Amino acid sequence: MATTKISGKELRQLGYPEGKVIGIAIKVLEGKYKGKSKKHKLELLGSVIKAPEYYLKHDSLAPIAKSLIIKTEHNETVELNKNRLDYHIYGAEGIEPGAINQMEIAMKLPVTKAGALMPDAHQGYGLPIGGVLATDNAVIPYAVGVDIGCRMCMTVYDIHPEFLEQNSEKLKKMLIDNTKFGNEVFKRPMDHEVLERNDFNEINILKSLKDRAYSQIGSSGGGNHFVEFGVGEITDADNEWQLPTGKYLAVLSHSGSRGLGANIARHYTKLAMDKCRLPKVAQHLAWLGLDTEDGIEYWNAMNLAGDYASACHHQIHDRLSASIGEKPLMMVENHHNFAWKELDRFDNEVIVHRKGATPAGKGVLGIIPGSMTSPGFIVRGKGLVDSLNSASHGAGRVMSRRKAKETLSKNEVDRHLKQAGIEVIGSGLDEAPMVYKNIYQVMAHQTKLVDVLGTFTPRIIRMCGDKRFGEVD
DNA sequence: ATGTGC
Repeated sequence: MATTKISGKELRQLGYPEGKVIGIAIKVLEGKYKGKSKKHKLELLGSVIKAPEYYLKHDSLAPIAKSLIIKTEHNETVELNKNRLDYHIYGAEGIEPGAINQMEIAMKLPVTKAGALMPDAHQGYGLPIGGVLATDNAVIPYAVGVDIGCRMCMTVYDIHPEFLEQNSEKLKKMLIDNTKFGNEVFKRPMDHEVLERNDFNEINILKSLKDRAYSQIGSSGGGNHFVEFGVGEITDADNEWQLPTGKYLAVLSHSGSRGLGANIARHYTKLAMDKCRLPKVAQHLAWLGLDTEDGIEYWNAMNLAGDYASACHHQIHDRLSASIGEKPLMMVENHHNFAWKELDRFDNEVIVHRKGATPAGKGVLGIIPGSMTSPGFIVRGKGLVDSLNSASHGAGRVMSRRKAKETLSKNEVDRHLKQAGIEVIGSGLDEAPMVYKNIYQVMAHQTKLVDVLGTFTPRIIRMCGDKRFGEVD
């Protein structure tokens, strides 16, 4: 059914600036002009933004006009530096120009100290996905990303991978019973200490998010998130867990901080963009000073969302472990959308944002997933300073979600998956293997950044169905 | 990424 509702996106297209005015405009239009045609509403909004001063005393539209004018008065623009700082790009030939352009802009921020671009990079909001940015005493919500604490977690069992073939139906059912995707949640969510954290009472925005955090804990969400059974192979005899090299039954999960992190990101991004007005090309890179109340609040909320995301993974693996009836031999995990306080090459403290990048400090363990039909890699960081102690967070997309849905055929993708011997519950064409770069090429671009200890090859995958957001399987 | 909003 066609809707007459005005969206934030349409307002931005009309030139409405990011911030409160968009909310005010939607409220006014959907209140006083409810039921009017979309065309009529858009014409009104277009007139108001062209000459807000004429609408200051208008019966209904004055709040929009006022908000637009205040906006302009407070428009103290922070200038970008004329020259950008240098930074390393890994695998530049495989990275789209838009992503590199975004990184160049980030390297001109007055708070930027260093940066690096990973081989799986592609365009995002503000900082590209695969971008790493070190700043001085400032945190950029959009350089962390909207899914704060999005992360990987893998467990390995003392079970031969033959088990996968002998029990594939049982394992499928295990995934269906023990994981939740889309807007499905567990009827009886497990408790976790992260839900008892004081931040939920001390930070205003978190008070309203606690209930949903409670109900969503242990769930996986949508998009590229997954939980899968597969073959874990340990190839490095000198591995941290002293596991014999060889193949094991393994579980790999990818998900983040659900509604909690999304709402924290939304709130503080808006706040940053309101307070830190940058030229349009850089507007999404607005920062909050870590010596300000807002900045400290974001930092604490971000850390809470990170711990929450971690708790979700642990519950996913705990449930599956209970279902399998064995404790895992090892667990390896890492954030790839987050910011940390770290030391730079001069031993000064900097804020390192990794937006779709795996921490790869010396000896730091992580997982870099491939695609449904290609392996992920268990890695140990080499601590290369030029990479800002980072590596890619996956293969990286080569095809947009929209293009995938328009150009790929379900039959073709299904055939490809079948040939590879992969079983998939849920998912959609936008997550098909061919939308991702070749993971072997991506890994080849980062041999200086990480050592490989082993691999994970997917076999039974569960993701969110793509019929419509929230509809599962 | 996310009850696609404000």
